[in-house]
Amino acid sequence: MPDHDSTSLLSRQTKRRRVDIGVKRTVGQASVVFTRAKATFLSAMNPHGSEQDVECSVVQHADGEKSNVLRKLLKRANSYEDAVMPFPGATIISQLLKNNLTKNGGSEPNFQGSGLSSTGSEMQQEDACSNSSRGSPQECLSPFSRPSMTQFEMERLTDEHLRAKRARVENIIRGMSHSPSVTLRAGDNDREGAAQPPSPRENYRENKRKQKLPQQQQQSFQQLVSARKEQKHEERRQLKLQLEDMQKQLRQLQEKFYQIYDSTDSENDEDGNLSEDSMRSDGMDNRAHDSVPDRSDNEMSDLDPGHFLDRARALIREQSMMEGDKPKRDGSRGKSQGPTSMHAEGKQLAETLKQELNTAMSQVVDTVVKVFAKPPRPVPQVFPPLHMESPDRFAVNGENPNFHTANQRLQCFGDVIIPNPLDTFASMQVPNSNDQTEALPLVVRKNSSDQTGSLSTPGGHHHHPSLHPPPLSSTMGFSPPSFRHPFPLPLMGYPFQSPLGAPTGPYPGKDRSSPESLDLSRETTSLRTKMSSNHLSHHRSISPTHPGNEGLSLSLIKSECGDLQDMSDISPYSGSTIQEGLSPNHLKKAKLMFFYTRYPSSNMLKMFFSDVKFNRCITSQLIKWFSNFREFYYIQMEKFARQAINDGVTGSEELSVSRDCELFRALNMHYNKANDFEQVPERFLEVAQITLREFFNAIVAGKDVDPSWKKAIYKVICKLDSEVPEIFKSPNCLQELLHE
DNA sequence: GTCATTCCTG
DNA sequence: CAGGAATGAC
Repeated sequence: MPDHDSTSLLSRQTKRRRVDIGVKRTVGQASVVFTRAKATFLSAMNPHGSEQDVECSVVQHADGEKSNVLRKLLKRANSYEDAVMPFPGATIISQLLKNNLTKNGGSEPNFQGSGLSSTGSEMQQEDACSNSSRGSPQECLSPFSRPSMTQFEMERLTDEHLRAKRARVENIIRGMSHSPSVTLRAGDNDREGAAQPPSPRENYRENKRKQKLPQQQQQSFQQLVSARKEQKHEERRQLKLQLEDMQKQLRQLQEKFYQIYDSTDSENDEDGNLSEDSMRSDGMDNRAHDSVPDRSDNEMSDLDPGHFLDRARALIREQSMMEGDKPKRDGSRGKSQGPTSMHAEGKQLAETLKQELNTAMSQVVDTVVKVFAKPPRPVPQVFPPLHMESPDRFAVNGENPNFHTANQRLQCFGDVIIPNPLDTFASMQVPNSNDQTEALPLVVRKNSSDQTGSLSTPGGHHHHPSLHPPPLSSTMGFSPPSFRHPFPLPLMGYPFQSPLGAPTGPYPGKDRSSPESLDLSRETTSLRTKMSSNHLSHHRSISPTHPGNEGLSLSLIKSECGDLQDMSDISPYSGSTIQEGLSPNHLKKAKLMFFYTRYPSSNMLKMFFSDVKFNRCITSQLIKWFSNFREFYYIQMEKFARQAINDGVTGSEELSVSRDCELFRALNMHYNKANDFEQVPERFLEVAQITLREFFNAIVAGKDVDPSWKKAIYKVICKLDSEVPEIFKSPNCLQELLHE
């Protein structure tokens, strides 16, 4: 048997030889004749994404001055200080807990002292607001049933603690030892005061116990002390957990309130023509002042749990009454149905929002951590570094919360944000879109993750990401599906699929959560496009392109696209807002299409990627993709053919390609990595088998000595394309293909 | 010249 | 997967 060592033969060709000699470059078009009937133009897509039906948005408002107490609470609950503030403070919950803590002997003095004993009332306010939202809102219980349950829980826990503790202490005392810090204050229900050092009475008790200590047992006493220390640690842990739980609950309570405010306000919005922010804030303030006319913001510091809950209930009642009294201006609207439905609705909304926020937050945090962990790539010109954790930035002193209003965010985010989808669509319909020489995309390759860092740095430096995701989505009126990605833009490295093409969002749940999708995104988020100057104009009105990104972009522009008149138009951000570039989903789609066609013509590609604005670069890229697909395909074929030969296969008839054979698995892994496309056509297997046999026969026949021996095979294979299902013409085909 | 394609490289 | 060179067809 001749030497068919695959590696040597595969890597042999030092000299480049064309194997496509004689293969007309119209082979693709020819294949169209074979494979496709006259195609209908699907240029008229459903351009309108889903309606902007986000009514209940969790927005922070900038109207600080007249804000009522509750609003401040709620606002701050979402603020960034959540993340940066030192752990425990004087939350309302911690006030609730105070009792418990003191009963437990103030096992962590600092804990209490950090907030409650703080002399500055501002500090207390701040803590009360910021720390209350630290917990992650996992469970969603009615905030109104929660507090009582909370108290009950606390009492129960306290009792358990005390019983256990008493038992231990008594045991110890009975033996010989004691713990200097353990106190017995079972009956102590005092609520006054904040951090209380152990009372003299306790010290006295302890001293008394100490005196009982037999001197011979000093050593074992030491051991016991350490044991007690561990117990204390355990107790502390439990207390912390408890506290966190409380904070969670309080946060839920706050969110609930916010929901209620929001839903009523959004009703107002529907009727009125005021902007969200102004409307909401005005209505909110009026109402709040009506209900709590005499309580100023500064009184927050002495708002104890009881007051808080009372006020909460009062507010809810008031809301309900207002709902009931409100004349039904619009009978068809089924929203003003009274407190119960509103309650349930709000609950559900809160639930949904919380889930969204949770996901969003964690993702954003992960991303940001990743991003900031990497040294920013040196760019010719960057914004001066801002200290994002600068205390004053987030200092809360009443009126102005530390973040920007939605509009501010819009402005500051500049290119990073998604422009108004309608604008985007409008720009896509610009008639001169066939002016290809101007509308050249920027195909940027993401070589390494540090590029991600540099991309996101500008945005990240100016705004802490945690400030953005929910407000960004909600204030901009994205439909919930689009909202799926909390930080859909460059920071996440996702080119945003157009609202036109994918109203349901580029990353549906399954896609997003599956490792494959993450992988895919990571691998292929390199696609960035540049918008033509025509289309960029209105983006530029929002914000000039980031100078810092220009160097980055320029260095990565494909040379072919170098005939741009104005390089300053290049923005890696704006390009991702519209289908002027190919997204990872497009790549995925192309790969799936490969199961049907190996040699798609450019016309074909245009039809099947109708949601992409085609130009030279896009076309080339798509063609290149398929070229790469073929490359991989043929390499696999050759490899397996040689392998078969080496394995002693004598006739090509012995070769077959089935769904569970190794060859197919390799191919499937490449084109359908997550295996979420379960409809790999039988025809593909046939073609693969034919290809394999062709390779096998050619190699066996020794044709591979001819540098262009593959040409014949290519000629055969290019005729075997089959028709790509119509569904692939739909921009949403991925969702439809992968989720049914 | 432009384009499509393959091959090679990173 | 993209960039780039080589190649041949148009």
